[in-house]
Amino acid sequence: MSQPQNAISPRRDEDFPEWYQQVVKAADLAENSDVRGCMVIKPWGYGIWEAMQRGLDGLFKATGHKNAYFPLFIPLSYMAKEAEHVEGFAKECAVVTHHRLKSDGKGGLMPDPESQLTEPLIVRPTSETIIGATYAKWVQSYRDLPILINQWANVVRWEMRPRVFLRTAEFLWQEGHTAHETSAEAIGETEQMLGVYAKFAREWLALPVFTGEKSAGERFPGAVNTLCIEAMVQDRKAIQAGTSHFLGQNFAKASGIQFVSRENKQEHAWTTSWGVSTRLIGTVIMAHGDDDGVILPPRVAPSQIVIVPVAPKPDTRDAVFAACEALAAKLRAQSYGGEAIRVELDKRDLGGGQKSWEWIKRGVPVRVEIGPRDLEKGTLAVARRDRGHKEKSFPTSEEFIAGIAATLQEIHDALLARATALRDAHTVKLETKEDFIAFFTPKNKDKAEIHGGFALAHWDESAETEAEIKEALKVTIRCIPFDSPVEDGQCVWSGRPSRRRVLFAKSY
RNA sequence: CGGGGUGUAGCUUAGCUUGGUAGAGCGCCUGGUUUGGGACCAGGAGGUCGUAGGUUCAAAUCCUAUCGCCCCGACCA
Repeated sequence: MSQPQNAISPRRDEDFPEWYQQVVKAADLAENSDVRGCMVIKPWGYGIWEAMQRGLDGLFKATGHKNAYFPLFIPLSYMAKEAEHVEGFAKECAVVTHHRLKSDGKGGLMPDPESQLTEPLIVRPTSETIIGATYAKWVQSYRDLPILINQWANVVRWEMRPRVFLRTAEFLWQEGHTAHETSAEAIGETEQMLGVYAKFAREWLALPVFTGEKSAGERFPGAVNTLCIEAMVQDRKAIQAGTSHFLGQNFAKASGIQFVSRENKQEHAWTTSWGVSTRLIGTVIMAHGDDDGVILPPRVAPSQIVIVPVAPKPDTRDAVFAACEALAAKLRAQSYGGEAIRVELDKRDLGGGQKSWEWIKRGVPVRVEIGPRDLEKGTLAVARRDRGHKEKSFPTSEEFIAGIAATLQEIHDALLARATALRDAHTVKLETKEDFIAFFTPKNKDKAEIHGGFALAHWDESAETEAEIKEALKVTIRCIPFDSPVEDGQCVWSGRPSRRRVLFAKSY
């Protein structure tokens, strides 16, 4: 009874990073494991990932891609084939050096020195090299191209500062790897897949994103060009939600992907790679969550509707449960977003308030309560997660079922509108260095506070300026937006001439 | 890898300065009353105090070593 007003403490405006961790815990999404930097994804969190996988996989298939699977281990020498790639990943690779254990004589185990591998294996941080080596064997002729393959996999990057879903040593993702006959075709593929990601962000995750290309300094190691989608979360920082790389012929040359062209000449293929990860779950939490926990966009909610029976007395319990089962069955026969509606019936013997709060914290889009009084009146008590937790409507069962798909779409639209409003309110055009510095400097130095946002400002295209800004303000160029028009201006930092605005922000 | 901090029950922690049988809250289990917005009462289980050594009649407490974790840096497609 002496509970605070909000389910999550601290609130977002008090301490956003701590709020995030508390939400992950309260929503039962994931927890830190005994393995450093590695998380356990719990059923509710994994359910979100499964829904994301279904959505993305459908979009990949619709654009002509097929799934395959490549090895977790990569021979050390493969990594060395592409110089920039080595530079980018060498410092965070897990390395396998032995294949057998033996007793250490003290009750423990140790790698058997006799079993040392002649060539160490690294655990994949990304699979360009192993897939490139494989494609080299598959491709002989221009007739073997394009290769359009995706894999769902886990990867390992030994990060120094892990954070659940946002940056973990091991994470789940998909990586698409394609090989093409021409540069233009590969560039088209890179752009197409970025478009798929932007569509997915908007239509599944209710996230508006900026699309654009990375500056040279922020590019994927080994890429000719890196395209990205950037989302704003509620502390106004940017998060890279997906990337699509045009790799030119760099990896084809490193891996020997060669083919005989239509002109009967030996040529190297043009390759791309593109990926999104479980980081998307963290992005959704931070973009849509409130001080009561997660708010899930309906299309990625493991359960879209939860029915909570209110059955205090044994004599009405059977009737209430029967009504709940009947409603659940009818709802499951409905569909939303091309899938059967997902309904959970919470029959646990717990207080109604406790159950309701659990589902609020987990972010279920729609909650339905059915009790003896509803049976008498033929109505339901319905609450939406995008509205206040006390706000309920009381439709009849028929009305509710008939309108459920529209209701879920309304919730999606409301989340998208809210996220768009937040992003637009904190995306500003800046002209002067003073304004730029002020925008990215918290008012109160002693206490962390939410500040800044996205700044569209002119940049002189020099790596020096980019580095200076990063050093001074921890602000980076998130992308050069596709829709940024060519216009004359002066670099917000150096004052030198500039041709277009780029997107600056602090990032995760 | 540098600087600082910290390890006591599933979780949060008190006790450590000044050595003397390990305490609480939450959670969990049982029974009862409850359940329409985070319940209450009664009872119960659960700890070789991170690990190894040392000092001492006696160590959670003092000393040494070691391991883990957290924060700040560095690093981070």
